Amino acid sequence: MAAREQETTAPETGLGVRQRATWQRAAVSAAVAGLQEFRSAQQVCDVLRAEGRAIGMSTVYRALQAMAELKQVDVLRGDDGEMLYRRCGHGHHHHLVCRVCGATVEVTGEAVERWADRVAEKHHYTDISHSVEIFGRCADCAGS
Amino acid sequence: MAAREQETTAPETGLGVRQRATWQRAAVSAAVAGLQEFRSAQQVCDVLRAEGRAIGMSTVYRALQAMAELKQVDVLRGDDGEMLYRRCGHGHHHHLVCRVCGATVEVTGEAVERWADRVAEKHHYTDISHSVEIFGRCADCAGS
DNA sequence: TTTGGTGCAAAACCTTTGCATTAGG
DNA sequence: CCTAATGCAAAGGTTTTGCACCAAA
Repeated sequence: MAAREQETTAPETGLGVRQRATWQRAAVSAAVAGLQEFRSAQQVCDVLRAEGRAIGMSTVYRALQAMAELKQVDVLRGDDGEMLYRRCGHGHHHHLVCRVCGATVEVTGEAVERWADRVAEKHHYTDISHSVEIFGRCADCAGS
Repeated sequence: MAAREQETTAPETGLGVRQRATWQRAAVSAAVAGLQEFRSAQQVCDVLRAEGRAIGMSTVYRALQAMAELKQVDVLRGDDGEMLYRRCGHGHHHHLVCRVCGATVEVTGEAVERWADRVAEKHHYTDISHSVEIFGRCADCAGS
């Protein structure tokens, strides 16, 4: 929760200057890059292990955390409270998630951002963040 | 997650027909009724115990769960994933929550509702619901 | 009496951390 | 070499569950 002491990040590589490149980080990064849906750390770990890459849970968690801090992945809290990760689009956005199959559309909403800021300001709240997710049933899952 | 086999609810009392009235449920209900902020099950439990009512955590959890199902309380997931409860306001609304002290303001946002509907429609998602919460630091907690 | 409720402790989960070991630079 | 990164296991925290006992109806 506390702000990192020093953000020594090299934007081009996405790696912190003092960070080392390991195959584990690359593997997690690759796994996430291919994601179309939000997946848990556990699932990411399972996928990698299924591919034969023996990797520890803690490493996966640490890698995902790092990527989240570098804004390379989106983090979402599922209904059951577990953290879900997905490759990140550019800029600030929200999600339209199919509650049946998990298919996700990234959406932006100027209007919402402004509304949130306005509401917060009106009530003298500072240091604002907001979570906006829309859940529904996508066209493919309409019939189920 | 599965739908209840039979919703045998008596609206006037808010108690299911086959549910028994215990002082524990009443206590939890009373505690929540007085809440202005979102509180965790743990906190609700602490309050009751401080009042001298020795009550078990599981009972508090079960009572809150039941109340949530009957829509007598709002349930929210904090940033850290823990469940937070608060008495329920009337009608559809969202929350502006202080992440330090939990002080909550209920807010409505026509703009957001319409935006969500529009976005969903555009991507052919149906059966829409959305979760919109704004977190920040309230005026009283601004300095911490 | 019947049967849902309670409460304890244990289990189930998810996530983080401590620490010895490995390996990137 | 130096030290960040790894991986295991253990700790932490929240929520759920099994089960014997209690009490509302």
